[in-house]
Formats: sequence, C-alpha cells, structure tokens
Amino acid sequence: MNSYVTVQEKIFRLKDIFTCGQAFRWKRLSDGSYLNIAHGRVLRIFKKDGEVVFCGTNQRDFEHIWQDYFDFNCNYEAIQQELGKDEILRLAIEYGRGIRILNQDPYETIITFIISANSHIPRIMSSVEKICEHYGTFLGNYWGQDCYSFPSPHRLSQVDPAQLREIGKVGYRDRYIVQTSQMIASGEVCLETIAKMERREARKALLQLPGVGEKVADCILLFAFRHKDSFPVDVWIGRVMEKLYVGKPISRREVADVGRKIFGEYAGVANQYLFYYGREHQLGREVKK
DNA sequence: CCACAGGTGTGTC
DNA sequence: GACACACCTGTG
Repeated sequence: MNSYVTVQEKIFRLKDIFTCGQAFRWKRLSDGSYLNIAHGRVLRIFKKDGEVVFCGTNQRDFEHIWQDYFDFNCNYEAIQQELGKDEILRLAIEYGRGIRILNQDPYETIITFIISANSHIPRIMSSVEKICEHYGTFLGNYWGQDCYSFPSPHRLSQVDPAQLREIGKVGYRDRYIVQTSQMIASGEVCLETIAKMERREARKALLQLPGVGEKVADCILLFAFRHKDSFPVDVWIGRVMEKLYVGKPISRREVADVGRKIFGEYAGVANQYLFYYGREHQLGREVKK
C-alpha cells in the first residue's frame, strides 16, 4: 500500500463528499484522512498542499476505478457556475462547495439505501459495517483497520432474514434485503439493463424491488446510475424546498417536480447542496417547546 | 421509562 | 390518488 496517486482538483473536500449522506462505507482516521472501501478495494485519502492524495492505488488502478468513482470526468466548476445563477442555491453551494456525486456500485447502493429508509446515518453506517464484516470477504488489514468487501447478491440472497436482522440490526427491512437480493441474483431484475435505461424507465424498474420506494429509487438513480437530474425527496429536502422555494406545504412528488423544473439537468447535484446545507443548519425543523 | 426520528408497504376510502 | 397506520432501533 505504498503507492499513491495525486490529483489537482479544487472542488474536492473530503468532509463534504463523505458526510452529505450519499455513502456509508467510509471512516475518518485519527490523522484526519479518510478510509474508503468500494469495488472490493481499500483507499486512504487526504489533502496536502491543495492536492488530493489517494493512497493504496497506482496510476493504472486509479484510472480504471477511482477516477470514475469520484466523478473526475465531470466538471463541477461548470455545474456550480450554472446552478449558482440561482441566488438562493448559491448559499448552499458555498457551504457544500467540495461535494462530488460518487458513482457507486448499483447493488451495494440498492441495499444500503433500502437500509437507509426510515433510519438515520449513524445507524445505517453501523448496519452496513456489520453486514460486511459478517457476510463480506476479508480484504486485509489496512492502516490498522480490518476491511471487508460488500457481500454479493448471491450471498445475501441465501441468508436467513432473522439472522440478518440480528447481525445487521436492520429491523423489519431484513426481508426486503433478502428478497431484493434474490431478484437480482436470479436475474429476474438485471442491473446492467437498468444501467442503460433512461431515468423514468429505470425508476420504474427499481420500484419493483421490495423496500425500494420513490425516495430510495431516486437516490439509487443519482448515486449509482448517473442520473444527475434525479431529485430524491426526504424529510430534509421537503423542509428546505418548502422554506426556501415554495412557501407552503406540498406533496413529495410535487417537490421532486419543482426541483427538476428549477434546477434542470443537474437537479440532483443541487439536491445534495440543499440537503447538506439544510440538515447541517436544521433548516425548517420544528423547534421543540 | 418514554418520546422521537425516519421511508415503505398495506389497507381504506 | 390521498390518507392513516405499522414497522425497528439508536439516542436523548
């Protein structure tokens, strides 16, 4: 793990990328660097003198895996330029200016976002970690951390839901995870086919999976299938859009439509700025008496 | 001990 | 299609 790659990129802030709620398999180490496991590989990342340093990879591996994973083929400066024409959004961009949308593995994204439904980030991370430790493959000890891969659809399709609930603390989502894994492992649902579909068709296909509702489907479209116009609406986005743009309560579907209408082809990126900004500032949350 | 947070599935109108 | 309600677990 001596080899490393460095990249000059202004729009890259580790805290923004990893804590904006799109990924659950990273760990902040005591020296401030981040350990990330994805695509069966382990990567340690930090910034030094304005450069991003990727440890545990080489140039060939970086170009093959991580360049796309961190969305380096996408020009965030141009996106910010475009979205920043919106006066309100400009504040949120300023706050989360280091955010990048990761291109994550579709199956892993599906399962982690099924777990995310009706839950919150610390609990999601803990469930995912336990599931990987128990059902994934041991990749080795890197920088003092035991690392495991995310299990395959085949593996999770065969587990006993009760055991999964016990080990992963996933509650009633246990059977959704197993059933969805079965549908994918059996080929009943083909992720490679979904990857080629346009957004609305792909969304319909994802909604067939148990545990995948509208919000989770939109997250999967944005974080695994590259649909940057997907606009997931959770409680935070609902509050932020109501407070900053609409001025009155509207349904989730209307929020998604309004979001895509205002922000266009990069609505999903705008969504992440707004989510991060809104949640960190507890925007629109009822004040407890 | 109890209150609360948080999407999806199911059932009813 | 709009709504009410149950579902699990960590945290305060």
